[in-house]
Amino acid sequence: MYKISEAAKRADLSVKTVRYYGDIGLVIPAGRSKSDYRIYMDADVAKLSFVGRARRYNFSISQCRDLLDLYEDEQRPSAVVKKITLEKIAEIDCKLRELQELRDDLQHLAGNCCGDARPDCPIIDKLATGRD
Amino acid sequence: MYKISEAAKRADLSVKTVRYYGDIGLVIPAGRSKSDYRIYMDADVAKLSFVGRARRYNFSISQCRDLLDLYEDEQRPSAVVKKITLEKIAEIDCKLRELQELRDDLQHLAGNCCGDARPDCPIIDKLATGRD
DNA sequence: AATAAACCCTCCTCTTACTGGAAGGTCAAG
DNA sequence: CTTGACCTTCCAGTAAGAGGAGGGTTTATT
Repeated sequence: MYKISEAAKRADLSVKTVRYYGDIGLVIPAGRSKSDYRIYMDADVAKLSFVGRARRYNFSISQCRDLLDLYEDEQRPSAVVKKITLEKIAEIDCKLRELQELRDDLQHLAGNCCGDARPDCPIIDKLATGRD
Repeated sequence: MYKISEAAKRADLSVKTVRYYGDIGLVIPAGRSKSDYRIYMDADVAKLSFVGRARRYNFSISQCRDLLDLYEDEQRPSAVVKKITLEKIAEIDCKLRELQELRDDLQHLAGNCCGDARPDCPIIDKLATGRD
């Protein structure tokens, strides 16, 4: 039985975040003390850690909710979990391609800019006209 | 002299976005008609397009503000523009590395998950314990 | 001239996933 | 008995708009 700051520390989350997860019904504390303090049990801390890791893996809160349901369902088919994971990978791949393209474009622009005291700037020109 | 929807079309932005850019003082319309419609001149449309391109290059509104100042300053040293661009590239690189790492981790997990009807799931296990 | 469609306006709420802060209650130590 | 470290709720703000309500204007067509 932990109060919020101890639970947060064990789950490697901030107190604010833990409180927030309770508010949105993601990880609800097991109970309240007589002075209305949130009380977390080990199982709650485990869920908080679980969500923390999933968040670090870039899963959204909504996806964490799904994963948490699967985590709690002893009968879940692993296929469902795998599917969610593959979708997330595809999502990340998409973002990666997008960023890579941006990076290359910017790199190209920066490479053409002499970067000295003169006002002449191909980067600004590109932004202004859309043409190199 | 264009009304907002024409200006938005020419700048390839939504009307909402153009209005928003006015609200936050990024691109303020040249004036208002007698019936209080926003009036944009060609120079305003050029600025809107400029910002639109910069946004597509992943620059934040605040960075767009800086770039727009440079765009309007005929005396700007190209070095300043280049510096901002290189910083943005570094920022994107950082994001790329982060996403790549996530992707690889998820890929590894998915590869170890048989993805069938059995409840056995290394992905959930990893999220639950932090260990493979 | 009347009307309908297409614009335009302002203001309000919603989104994501929290973070920060104010005002106030609780608990253990000195 | 007070100090400090907790805890509580509630409110505001973040980025960059999107969506919509309610109401005025313009333009084209009848």
